[in-house]
Amino acid sequence: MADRGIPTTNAFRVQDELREEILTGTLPPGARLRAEPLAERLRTSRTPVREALILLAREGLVDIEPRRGAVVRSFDAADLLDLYDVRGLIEPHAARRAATRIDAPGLARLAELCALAEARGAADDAAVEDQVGFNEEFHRIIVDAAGSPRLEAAMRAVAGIPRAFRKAFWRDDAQREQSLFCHGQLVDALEGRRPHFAEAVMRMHIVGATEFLTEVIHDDADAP
Amino acid sequence: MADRGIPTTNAFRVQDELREEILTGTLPPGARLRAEPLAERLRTSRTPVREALILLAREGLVDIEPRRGAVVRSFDAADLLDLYDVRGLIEPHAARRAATRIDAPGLARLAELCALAEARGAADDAAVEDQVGFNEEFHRIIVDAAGSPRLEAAMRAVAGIPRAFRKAFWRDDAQREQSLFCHGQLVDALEGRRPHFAEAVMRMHIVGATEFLTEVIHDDADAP
DNA sequence: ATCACGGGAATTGGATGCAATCAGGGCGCG
DNA sequence: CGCGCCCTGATTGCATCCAATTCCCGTGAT
Repeated sequence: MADRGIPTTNAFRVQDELREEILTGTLPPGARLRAEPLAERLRTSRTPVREALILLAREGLVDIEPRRGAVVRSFDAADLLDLYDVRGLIEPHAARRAATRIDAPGLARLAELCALAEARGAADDAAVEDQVGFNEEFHRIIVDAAGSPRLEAAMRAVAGIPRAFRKAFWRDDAQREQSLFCHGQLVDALEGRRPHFAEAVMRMHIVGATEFLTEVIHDDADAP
Repeated sequence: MADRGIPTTNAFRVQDELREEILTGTLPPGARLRAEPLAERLRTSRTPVREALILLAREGLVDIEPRRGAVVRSFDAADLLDLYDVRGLIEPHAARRAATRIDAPGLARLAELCALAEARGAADDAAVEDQVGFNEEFHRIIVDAAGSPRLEAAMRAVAGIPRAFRKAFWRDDAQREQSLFCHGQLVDALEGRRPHFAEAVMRMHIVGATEFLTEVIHDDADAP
């Protein structure tokens, strides 16, 4: 019988909801996260909220100081570069592994995401947000397809940063073109079981993004 | 003023104690982790124990099935190879970064650990356990010295596996010699600020260990 | 005016109570 | 004799309660 829903615990649901609110910016950096109001808003008690906050602290999305409460972590240019440095390490490796392991549904979804991204464009803000979402799923599929639980765990321990930081990519025409092209090449590489090429494409993709980021950061000092 | 003690919460203390017991094998794979007995043994209540268990699940050391309890995770050869695959990715990168960032106390401690390891040998079981401990600290110092919070996080998300699996290294003379030599070369590389060489040594070190592991696994099917 | 200090409110970490769920065993039925 | 179902005990997950700490603000001294 198909498992309807996910019979998981309340703490994990809260964790997911709070993570989403932090990544979208609904809960901005610096926002205090007091247990009682959150519990009330999310229809539960302080205990699961507390567990969720501890997990999010582990993910690097919130700072907890014992006895003093939790706040949404603040991110700066250094964080962004640090994140991309680690992504530039992990994801090419993941792409290489994925090339010999990814299954048909995964490939199909990647191709679909490419098509969606091509079609969606970046006309308005909503379109840009969709692009960020497509991109996230694309990269996550590849890391998952690498078939290494620990690589997944490493990526999860590192992946989160408010999405606002990423929008710049999709607003820049050259960068968007590069991304779409790389994604297409990646699908080809994975489909053709070419691990070396997949790795190389992914490396180009992320190094390119990193350098673009560096430029942007230097230009407008810090306005995500 | 020097912060005496660690003003941390109880849940983290429990987490550390349980992690240690799992890594040393005091809590063997498959052992059920019921909240109440643990709470009593660790002089606290079920709440912090529960939080600790959730965190350890995130580290991959325990399995939690909602409503059914927690057990110490079982590890197999595939886990070990997966772990070393990711270490082989992360640690050379960390070594390269550390070469331009590590400070004098860090270097001094690394040299000290080398000396201790040389002196300690591997005569009896206690000596082997000490070697495993020295080795753990050596590698952790380098990852920390890389100065990348996310690289540290990635490593922490991945690092745990019962120490029994690692003892084989230090019982094998050739392998122990290789390890000691590489560690010495690493100290030289870091001290001389030679990032490329540090990376190369670390890569050799871990690939060597991985291949040794593969051999051992094939030999005696699965007896850590 | 600034700063140190004290007291009360707010808030967290931890302990405990309670309902829901799961395991296990005895009973009835085929 | 084997199989499945219900009932009971155990255990979790969540809600609530309590103590300890921290925050905040007003007061007074310098």
